[in-house]
Amino acid sequence: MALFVGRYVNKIDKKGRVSVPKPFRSAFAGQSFNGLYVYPLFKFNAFEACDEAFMERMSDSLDDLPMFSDEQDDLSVILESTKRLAFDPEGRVALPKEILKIAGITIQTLFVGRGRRFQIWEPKAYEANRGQAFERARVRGATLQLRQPPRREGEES
Amino acid sequence: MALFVGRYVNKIDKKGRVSVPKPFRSAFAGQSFNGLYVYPLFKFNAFEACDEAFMERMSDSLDDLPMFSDEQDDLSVILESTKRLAFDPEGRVALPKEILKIAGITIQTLFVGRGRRFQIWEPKAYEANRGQAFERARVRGATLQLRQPPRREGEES
DNA sequence: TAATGTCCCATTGACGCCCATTATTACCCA
DNA sequence: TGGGTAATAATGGGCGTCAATGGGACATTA
Repeated sequence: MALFVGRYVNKIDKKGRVSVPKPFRSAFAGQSFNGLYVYPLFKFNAFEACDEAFMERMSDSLDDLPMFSDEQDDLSVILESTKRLAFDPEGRVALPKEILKIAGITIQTLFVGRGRRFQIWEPKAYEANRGQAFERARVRGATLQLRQPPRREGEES
Repeated sequence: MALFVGRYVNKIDKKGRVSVPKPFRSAFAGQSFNGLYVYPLFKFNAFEACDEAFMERMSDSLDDLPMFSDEQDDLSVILESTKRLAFDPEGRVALPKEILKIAGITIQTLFVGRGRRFQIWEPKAYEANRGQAFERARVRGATLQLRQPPRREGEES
């Protein structure tokens, strides 16, 4: 599976279309639906996009919670707010007006790789937030526990 | 398997018919019965719809409860209340008067994607009951524990 | 015969498809 | 190593198609 890394800025045209960066696009090949899934972020006026497999994983995780429970109902708002954006033959998607408005996107869109997902920002809004995150991580002395690497064939256990 | 995501508003015509959003409809292809299953929700004056596979899963889950128990009896009311709505050639369904009345639906119907199933609301009723779900989740800092990703063949990481 | 429910056809408006053009990057060769 | 050229990606806009909608024709049943 492809990883989303790096940042790309592309233009929005009058129809609200924007090219998804080529390196990101290839990760969506072979889906039953030729496009991406976009949902709002709780913490920022920005959006996150993922592929079908990830969205199904989120849906199944929600179904692990008891049906009809308040917890499931509240978290389901992500699915309710998710939009499916289809690629056109050139690899563009049309960002709905609602998304443009909430994110404050007018002429440019910033794509930010996040591994299995990527985010969609208005460039300046991202700049303002990125500095803060970096500073928080520095001050806190943030660390990350890595998973065990997967065992490969022919390798000693 | 198809996922139901996003919200769609469609009109009800004089005959009580409403178009099921195209992205939702396609999930019902290949069923033995060309239509959807609708059942009432306990907590809201709204309805939930699903496909045949999910209905079978619910039925099986009910059978996991102790036979003859009050719990099973109570929840089985869902199956008793479930209605099958057939698609017409244009992909519309006729919502029974009872459903229109309970949900308060008159001129518009809101379809709300929930992953493996979707809900049917009167738009304003949804706003009143669920509109603040996102804000609640944001304030609470809601998090979701994801399932372990499925291992795919030939995948390195 | 009225009431109900399918099916069929017409309309319209949004959006997906196609083609043209520009911009970027990659590649080649002097 | 620089410039030129070809390939790829991004952008812009016209137009046809399809989803949503409305209403009539016909069958079915009470």
